[in-house]
Amino acid sequence: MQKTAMEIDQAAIILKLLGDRTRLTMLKILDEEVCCVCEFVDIFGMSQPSISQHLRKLKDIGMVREERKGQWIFYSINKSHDDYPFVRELLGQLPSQIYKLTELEAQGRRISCC
Amino acid sequence: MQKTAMEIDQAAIILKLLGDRTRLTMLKILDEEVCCVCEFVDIFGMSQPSISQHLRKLKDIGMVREERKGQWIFYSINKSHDDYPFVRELLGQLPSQIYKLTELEAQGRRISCC
DNA sequence: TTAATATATAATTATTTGCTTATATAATCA
DNA sequence: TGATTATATAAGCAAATAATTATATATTAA
Repeated sequence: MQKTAMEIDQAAIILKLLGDRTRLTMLKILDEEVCCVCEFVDIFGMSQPSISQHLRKLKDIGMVREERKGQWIFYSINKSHDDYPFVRELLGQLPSQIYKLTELEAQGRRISCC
Repeated sequence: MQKTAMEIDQAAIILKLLGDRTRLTMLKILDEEVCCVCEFVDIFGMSQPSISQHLRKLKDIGMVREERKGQWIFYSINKSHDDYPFVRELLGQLPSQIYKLTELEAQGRRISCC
């Protein structure tokens, strides 16, 4: 049986969210690793509220989930989302961004929180 | 040899453009058929300048091309664009929108211009 | 040539977006 | 307990967006 094709309006909503370099990179990273807010702040060199707001948008459509672990809140991609296959296909065509985490780690800034 | 992965910033630019229901539907249609401006005006029930402006954005990144035929200007998708494979993969996951053209035709409004 | 048709561009406007700063909440640590 | 750290939310603002109306340009038809 074939997968139901995605509705075009729903696709437009998702693409609009992914059409931002910060969120697109976030999702690409989250497709490979779980990550906490402070890491994203570090990676993107943006203010913490700005990062929180981007994550909020991804959470609002259910594409990411959060899980508190003590002081930190970890975000992960929601692979059970109806539209995850669509997103995954798309992310699959982009180069891995894991090197950004590797860089953090090299500077000892990843361990500090995660 | 493997295809070079798309740059993430370039992907974000394209996704932002596709993150609009009008442009996304346009591109989906153009991936299957050549179309002229007046047909889009009819299909979307939007003003002609609005349609022209959406087409302009798609043209600005080189994803569509225009070709004048007399009075009319026909738009087609640019399959030679470096990022066309990315776009195609994405569009391939969406349901065909050709029925919108079929509807026009049924009302005798397609023949009128094309 | 004049009128009609198809399209593009310019100007305007309301809405949305993405950032900032300020503040609130929650958990940990001394 | 009080201080620190991590995060979220609220408010404000400048820039971008997507629509509209008005106008310009190009082609065809009378």
